[in-house]
Amino acid sequence: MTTQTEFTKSSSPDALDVRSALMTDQKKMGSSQTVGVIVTVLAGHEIFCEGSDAINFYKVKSGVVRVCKFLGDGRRQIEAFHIAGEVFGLETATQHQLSAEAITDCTIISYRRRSVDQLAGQDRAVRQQLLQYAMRSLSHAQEHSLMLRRRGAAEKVAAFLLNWQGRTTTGSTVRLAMTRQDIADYLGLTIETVSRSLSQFERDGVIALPSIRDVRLLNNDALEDLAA
Amino acid sequence: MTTQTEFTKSSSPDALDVRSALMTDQKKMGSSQTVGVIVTVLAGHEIFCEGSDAINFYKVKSGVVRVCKFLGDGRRQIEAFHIAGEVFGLETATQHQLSAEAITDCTIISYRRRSVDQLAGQDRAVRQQLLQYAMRSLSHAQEHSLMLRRRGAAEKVAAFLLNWQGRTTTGSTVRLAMTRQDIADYLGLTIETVSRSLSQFERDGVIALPSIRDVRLLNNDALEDLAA
DNA sequence: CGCCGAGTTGACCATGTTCAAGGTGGGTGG
DNA sequence: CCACCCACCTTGAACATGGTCAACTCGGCG
Repeated sequence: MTTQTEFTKSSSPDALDVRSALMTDQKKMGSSQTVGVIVTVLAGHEIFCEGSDAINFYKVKSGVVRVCKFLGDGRRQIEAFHIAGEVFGLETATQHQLSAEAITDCTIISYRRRSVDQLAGQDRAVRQQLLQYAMRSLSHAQEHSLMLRRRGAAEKVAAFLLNWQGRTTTGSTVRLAMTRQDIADYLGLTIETVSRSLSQFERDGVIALPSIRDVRLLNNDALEDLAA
Repeated sequence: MTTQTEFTKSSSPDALDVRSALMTDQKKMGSSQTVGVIVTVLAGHEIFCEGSDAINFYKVKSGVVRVCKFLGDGRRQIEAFHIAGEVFGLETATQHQLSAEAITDCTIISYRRRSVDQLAGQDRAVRQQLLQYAMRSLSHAQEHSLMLRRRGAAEKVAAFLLNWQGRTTTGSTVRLAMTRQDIADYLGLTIETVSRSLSQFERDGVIALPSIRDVRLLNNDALEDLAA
């Protein structure tokens, strides 16, 4: 995990951008404390783990992150896959309830909670953005619950593909950053069932699988019907 | 749904208590706008419904509220049961994503979002409390996801009983405010499966069912083992 | 080439759902 | 006060779906 102070110009259209707020802060306060730093994490490496102190929260700049929980019996529950622009690790408790790992090589911005809280006291935009982040996570978690309650396995996989397509591309070919196991742990299925669903979709001509990590959605309407 | 301006003294140990903040606000601003009002809702009645404008959010003062979503095919997903002191209906979108209904007769405090947002601009405590509420909902939603992923039906029902016990009583007899159908919709099971699980627990001597809505937990350890 | 991790496929099995038939208890009206 | 009703709950039997276990394939890399 290599770190460097964040100083590049942001291309994010996001309202907050805590970094710019930071600059204001530094000017105003004359403080030299760093609010956000850019961090590079290689694929498969941990960003934070369950139980560790929740000193920071994070925003993905590039790459894909999975946030997950390890159950007692060795199973794993994936709470979310995060892509560029999304915030994760924001928690009320002093310790993280979940773990986060890089699925691909990632660059992420690491924000110091305490510093951001200070900023929030002065800057209305920072404040609103923070709440916005929390609400977005909440919204996602609720949608995830709905997903887990879906009846069929096919229904879940179809909904996942559509969701991922909507978030990562405007085209019809979706690049899956994650393994089948990751998808299974996210949907509450086994790897075999995910595999079978995808194979079935392919047989039905609803998708094509040009390579193991690429899915071409040939018939979104059919998928949407499945996802009900 | 009868309403009255909230003027009673709060017994809640909660940090915020938006009401008192309101008073400060009114003094400071000379505003006559009402931030929170007490509302009484009879059992079975709706508090807000999916798609309606999210003008207010709410805090339970007494009674039990269910927050749920109706799926296309007539099924229903219950996202949470809320008891005294808990906040619900706090959302980022302009419209509610979920519905809320009173399970028992309830008194709830209804807060006007816009007014609270204004307050948050001035009052640090209000601000922190708002974020706290959002985070608590987030935390609950994540736990609910975990619950839905549990393997067995017995596991889910046991976990539910223990959780409800922990929140509503210090004793061993739990009063269920909700129907079996509610429990089923919360756990992602059918009413029959919930019923069978309870019957099984009773046969195993883990619980007693003195009446249909009362459950006496005879062996918490056994339940905790089941809930794994 | 052979290994290894990831993915696929098949057969069997366990679990929860579905459908259908009672049971129970609290409230209402005769 | 009793009988009836209705919503809620329980129970049983057949069935469907996804989990489990095991064998096999595929593709990349030393």
